[in-house]
Amino acid sequence: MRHSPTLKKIAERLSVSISTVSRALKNHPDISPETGRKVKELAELLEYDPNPYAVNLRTHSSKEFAVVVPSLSNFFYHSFISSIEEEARNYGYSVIIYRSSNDPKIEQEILKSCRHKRVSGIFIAITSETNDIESFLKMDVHGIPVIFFDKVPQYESCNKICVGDEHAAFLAAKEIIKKDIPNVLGIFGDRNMSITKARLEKFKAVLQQDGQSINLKTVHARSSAEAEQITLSLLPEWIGKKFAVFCMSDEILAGSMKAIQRKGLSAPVDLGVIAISDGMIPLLFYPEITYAETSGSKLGTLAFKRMMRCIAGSSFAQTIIDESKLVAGGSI
Amino acid sequence: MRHSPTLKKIAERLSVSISTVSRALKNHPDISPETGRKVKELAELLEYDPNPYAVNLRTHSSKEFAVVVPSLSNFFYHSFISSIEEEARNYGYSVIIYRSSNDPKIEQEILKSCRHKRVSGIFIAITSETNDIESFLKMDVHGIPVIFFDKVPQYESCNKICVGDEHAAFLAAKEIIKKDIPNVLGIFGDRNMSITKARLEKFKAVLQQDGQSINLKTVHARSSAEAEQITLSLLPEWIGKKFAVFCMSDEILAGSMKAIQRKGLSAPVDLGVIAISDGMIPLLFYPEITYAETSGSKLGTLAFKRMMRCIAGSSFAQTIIDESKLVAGGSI
DNA sequence: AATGTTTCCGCAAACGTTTGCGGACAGAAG
DNA sequence: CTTCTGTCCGCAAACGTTTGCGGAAACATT
Repeated sequence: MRHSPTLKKIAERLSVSISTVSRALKNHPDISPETGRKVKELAELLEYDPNPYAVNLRTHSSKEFAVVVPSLSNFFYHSFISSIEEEARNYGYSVIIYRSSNDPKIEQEILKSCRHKRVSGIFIAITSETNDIESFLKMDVHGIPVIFFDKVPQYESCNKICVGDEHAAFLAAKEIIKKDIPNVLGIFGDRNMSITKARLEKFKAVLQQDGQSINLKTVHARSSAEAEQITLSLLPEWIGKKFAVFCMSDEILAGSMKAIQRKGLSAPVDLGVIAISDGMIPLLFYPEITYAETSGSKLGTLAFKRMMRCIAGSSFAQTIIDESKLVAGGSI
Repeated sequence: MRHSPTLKKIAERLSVSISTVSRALKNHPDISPETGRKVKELAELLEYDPNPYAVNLRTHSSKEFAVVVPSLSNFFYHSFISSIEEEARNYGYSVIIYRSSNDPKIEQEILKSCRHKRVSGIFIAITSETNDIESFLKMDVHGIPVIFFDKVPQYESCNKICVGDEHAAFLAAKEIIKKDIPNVLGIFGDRNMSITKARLEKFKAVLQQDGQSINLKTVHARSSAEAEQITLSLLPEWIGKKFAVFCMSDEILAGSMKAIQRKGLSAPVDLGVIAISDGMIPLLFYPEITYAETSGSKLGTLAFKRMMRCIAGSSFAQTIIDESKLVAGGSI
């Protein structure tokens, strides 16, 4: 159980005071170049690194961000986290990742832990059952900025970074119109989710406005399995017609694709397939599925910029919405 | 920027000393029941929580574990982390997740950060390019136990928890023999990875021993895309024969399935498909792919148990290998 | 009454940093 | 020779805990 080098040890070996060492290490103007050099050399040699606990105790600032997500098995969050990490590294911050398991109670515990640790900031995708927005707002009182992303609360006066649900739905609908497909089966998620509403409404609106003659049927599924069942039961009535299936999310897409394979159909000849996706699942099939991308990494850089603003003192809340882009596979 | 309650504040309001409060809060026998009650009541009221930085500075112990993985977009790691978290919670530990991005340099930085934070223990799946095992062993000097899992170093004298590569390969091979399939295309990963060697050798051995008449061809792919290419180029010569494709991992499976779909083939009629997998990808297809499961959650509980032993003082290194189980889809 | 034993509590040091303040010394200006 | 302005550095307090030690009071024993 060896001991890490401390300011004290360096000071003793150099016969200077602790404060001198401390200052030398951060290039304080009070320190002569000569002393500065010597200190930094020894520190390098000894592999000195400040004890973060002591620093925090003293300064009340931990150079670390927390990212809180409901689940890790999600390509979108993964790419979001990646970009946050990369940016953070450049600014000398580290990031720790928390997983709420979509449980508001665990989410609260994590929040408490963040408070005690005095993290410099929190990026959070809230639980689908989170309704106590109160505790998040309280973080501000403690001087900890909170940036919501992806799954954000309804409450207006907070910082939110969201994917452009409307825009993604718009792109998908436009693509369908462009391909001149007369019949569309739209499979959406849980009716209660705001994300579902946004995507559904826009999708419907575009199709009705720009493609008047298009026949659209929409259904809702709350899970991958349910999406599979629904698709399976609906598919027979469409076979033979020229039609496309639109899947609102990766989860839905996974289920629907299973049904489509099961029926022995294959895109783009028997039907068209198009989705809104984070970009992982569509690549697993041949042809790859055409999708409107909700980019986690782009959202990440946007969120990070906003965070840095908050830390710099900008207190006014803002909602940023990221645009989507269409990635053409060969499925439609 | 409000202030958290401290021992001092409680002490002042109760006109006792700080030490009395500290001891009362942890039921020290020196404290009278009367005083203890009062202190605990006020602490509850004020929502007191010890400042973890001060505690650590004093005691040199943080009740938190670190889990380090190359990537988060991996169902196996995901389930591993879940089970570690669940166990940890029961013991009053929290866990922080680090992501090395499969970069040994970042891995080193993470390790350093863990050292400074004096985490109570580290669970790590090393980078595929990690060869400097030295720094991991040094953690022991600092009193931080390290448990390797999944991707483990060759070095013997350390704690390793691995999936049963041999056993999984064995199960897959046995299944092929049982189904009486005469021709097998085995697609494996990078030749240099120990995991590849273990799976390849066992797979080959079982097939040769128990299924003498089986014709086995093995190839190697270093990525999903490469697996797709190889499969694509090889498939024509097998069509018509009764054969099966064995994929060593999820990554390979993803690539191969794309090629198979591209050729318009479908399991189990045109060919058989079987894999070693963490259980996510196989469920995306219809029929679901039959696979030998490498269970992250089981590995997690095993790793955690080992960790608790280490913390309790057991210093002797041990390698634990988890057995696999066959999950039948309908692909073979 | 003197001594021993409990019970309960406070003092103070320590963990490793940061930082305001003041002091020693040098050279410059008068 | 005094005074002044820098330059460079050290003292000491503070952050919030934990814990060994010692001490006061109360009570029990000779």
